[in-house]
Amino acid sequence: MEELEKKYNHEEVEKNKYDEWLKKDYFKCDEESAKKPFCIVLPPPNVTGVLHLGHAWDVTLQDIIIRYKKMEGYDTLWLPGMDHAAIATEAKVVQRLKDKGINKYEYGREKFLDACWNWTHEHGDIIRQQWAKLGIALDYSKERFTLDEGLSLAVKKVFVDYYNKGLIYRGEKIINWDPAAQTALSNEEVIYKEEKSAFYHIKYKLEDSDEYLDVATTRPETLFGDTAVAVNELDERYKKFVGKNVILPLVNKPIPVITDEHADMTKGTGCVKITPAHDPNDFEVGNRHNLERIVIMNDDATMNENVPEKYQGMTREECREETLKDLEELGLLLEVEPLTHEVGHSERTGVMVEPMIKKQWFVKMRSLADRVLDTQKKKDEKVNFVPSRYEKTMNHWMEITYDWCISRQLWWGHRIPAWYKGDEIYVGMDAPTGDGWIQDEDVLDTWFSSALWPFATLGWPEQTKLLEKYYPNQCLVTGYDIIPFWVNRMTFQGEELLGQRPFEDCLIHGLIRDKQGRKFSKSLGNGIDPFDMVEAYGADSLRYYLATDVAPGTDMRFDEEKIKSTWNYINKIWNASRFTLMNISDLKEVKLDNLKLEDKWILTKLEKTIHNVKKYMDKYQFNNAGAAIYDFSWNYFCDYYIEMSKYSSDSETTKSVLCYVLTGILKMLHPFMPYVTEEIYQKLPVKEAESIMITEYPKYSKKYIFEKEEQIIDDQIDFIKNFRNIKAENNITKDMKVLFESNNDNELIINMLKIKENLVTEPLDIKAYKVFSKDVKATIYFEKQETEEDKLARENQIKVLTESIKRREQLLANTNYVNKAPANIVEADRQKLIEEKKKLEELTK
RNA sequence: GGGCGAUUAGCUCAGUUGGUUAGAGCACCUGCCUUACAAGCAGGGGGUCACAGGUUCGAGUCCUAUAUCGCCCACCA
Repeated sequence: MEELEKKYNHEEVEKNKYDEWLKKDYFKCDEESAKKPFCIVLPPPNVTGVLHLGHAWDVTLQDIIIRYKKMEGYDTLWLPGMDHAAIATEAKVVQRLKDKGINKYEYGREKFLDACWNWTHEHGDIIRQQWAKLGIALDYSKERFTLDEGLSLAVKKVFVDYYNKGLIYRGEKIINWDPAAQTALSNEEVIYKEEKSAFYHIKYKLEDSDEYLDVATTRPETLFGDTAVAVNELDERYKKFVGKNVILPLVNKPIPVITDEHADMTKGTGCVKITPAHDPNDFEVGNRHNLERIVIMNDDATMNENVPEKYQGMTREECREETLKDLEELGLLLEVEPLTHEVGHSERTGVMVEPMIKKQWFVKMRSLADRVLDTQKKKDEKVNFVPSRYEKTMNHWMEITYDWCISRQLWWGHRIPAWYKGDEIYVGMDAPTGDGWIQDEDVLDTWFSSALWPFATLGWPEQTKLLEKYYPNQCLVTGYDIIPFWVNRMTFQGEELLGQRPFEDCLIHGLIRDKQGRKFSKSLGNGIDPFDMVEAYGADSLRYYLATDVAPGTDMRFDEEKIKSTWNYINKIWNASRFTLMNISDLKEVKLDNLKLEDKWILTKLEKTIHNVKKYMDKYQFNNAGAAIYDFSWNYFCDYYIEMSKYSSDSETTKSVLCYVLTGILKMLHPFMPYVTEEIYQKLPVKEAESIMITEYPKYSKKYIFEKEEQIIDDQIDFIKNFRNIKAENNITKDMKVLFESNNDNELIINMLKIKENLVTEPLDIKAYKVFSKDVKATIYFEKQETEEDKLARENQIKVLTESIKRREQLLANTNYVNKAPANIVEADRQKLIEEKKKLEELTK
């Protein structure tokens, strides 16, 4: 029998195991099997970079679920893949080319896409290696990419079908324009940041008059695009100006004063400049009043030919400064009111988003969103969020959602399947026949394809066996920050296209922050590479830490010390296993008969642990599950059962129990720490399968619940603790004498306390302390005078006890309490009272 | 402006449907090289559960209000 090394060596343990598992096909699903399916699709990481701590957390949770469900008898499928991440990857590749002195446009679309594919393959390989290091049970035979052939087909089909149903349309609207990436963005890709700015009051003079309107704006540079000034119909202040013209400053052109509901009398001065081409509200106003739309910026947010020559070519910031200076000089700047307000920035490039009118493709959201809201009302059809509060995040989004701008002025992505010839549009799976058709240059928002992930990866739109078996998926795991981008969209797409929720459960986790609670960021330089942690402490330590540190749905503050202490725990398990293996090497069969008291006790504790752990696992409460296993394995198995077993180590029963309990611990720990549990499992003399991965998860069985024996040993442990306490507190030395006053079998206690040599059978006439638990009672005799300190401690103890007894007596005298509280609670109080009185009696003797 | 979360030991966090003496890890103090483990063992100290009310026999837990921090959402020109 091979012995374990004295110390746990994570590097040695984790070597080669992943390849072995892969070779044995343990990660593969079996769509032919009659087992119930349990499918999770991996949130595809972007191929832009490598995996960070957040990914490690995300995949660890999923791996725990998958391994647990597999052991529970499900046919599991964990489908991996990656996301082409249109704008993010394109930005990286553009930068890479730029570093080589190559311009994207000069390079050309085809060669650029080749460069993107190269990037994808490079990073894809790195990511796969990282998955392997974490030990996650992905079914690589089902791996997909959001830009592979199948996904491309699915994307096109959705686009074409939606277009034909009127759910996708092309239109001119105000969109969020990213001047750095030079593409349209969706609302979700705009991050609002508070900025110090000002409210500029500008004088708009009335035509042929000395009177003027005070128009306040935060964006003076857009005045060149103004085509009206609006006031409220009910606003008495401006009634006389309505229908007249004001002179647009700097441009010196008349524009009309109109009335519109958008002008709010209570805000600002009540006059609002209308710039239909650069503001969503103004755009609507423009539509209502048929106003001209003047685009005043180029795609890079410099001023274009529609502004006075002087300002042409300036950036918007330069133009603002110049405009204000000129207004000031002309005496047209009335007031500068300081103001902080939220300004939209591009999620990807960080630059200020420019609202601009552009012709783009949109998904019509209302009916799609309503369908989700409807489904969420049905208990058996809804997506169950864990924790449930995150359902609100989705529902709220569904309530307020806008039409989704899906076209992106990029090259890397799904090219829009629309062709134009003059005013004609053709939308179809393939190019139209005939000459002169030109395909739309744009691609789709990357989230358009990932929204199809739960079913397109399973073969949809084909009605495949895979799709039939694994859709809806049983679970999805992701961070709360991804709900608007992804969870919401998968949900409405799944329900619209397949008529069912994409997944039954949606487990949401938080964000990882640094120890001070700050977000990890490049600029702070506080990033942690999870693979440094793997190297230092092993994947098992990192995984257990990530899975058990916080309750579901909450943020985590990264703490390396905790990974270290997990390593210590694994080392503890390692050594407990080492001890066990040393003692059971000749075990041929696990036979749980002729059980002694302590055997029954540990088996009972094990069963109760199994019961709790499964309850927590089923609720995705891995923090609680982990704590329950930890507590059992360390505080019961290691601290007591192993110690007790040393006094009957040649018994077949003891060996069997040791093996049985250790096996149970390993199995429960396996989803959390797959490597070390496999390593130890392989060395067990009796095992049910060639790998722990394919064993059956422990089942709770009443057969091994022995309440009476459990209580007896619990009480003996209670006695042992009291004894040790009194011994330590009073500095009692080894030459003490001990007299047991109860007639129970005290052998276990005597062994555990190592006091065989100290026993006496008659009382002695020297200093003594009483030690007792509920059923055990003994006296310790020792040569020592009670010091003043000891006396004070004893008096204090008496005081505390007396107070406690008094409180409890009052409580039990309260008929309200006795009548209303559950009987077992009241009974427990009565018992405690009896014990306390007994204790007090001993102390005061 | 709405919504959500957090506030528990020095630090990081647990705390099931309310149950009476609130837990863990790390840190701290005391004593141990007891042959599975000193990265360990045994013992110990440390919390008026942010604050103020309320419901209840009983509140860290439920309700109301307040404070501080954080997040999400929202077209305040």
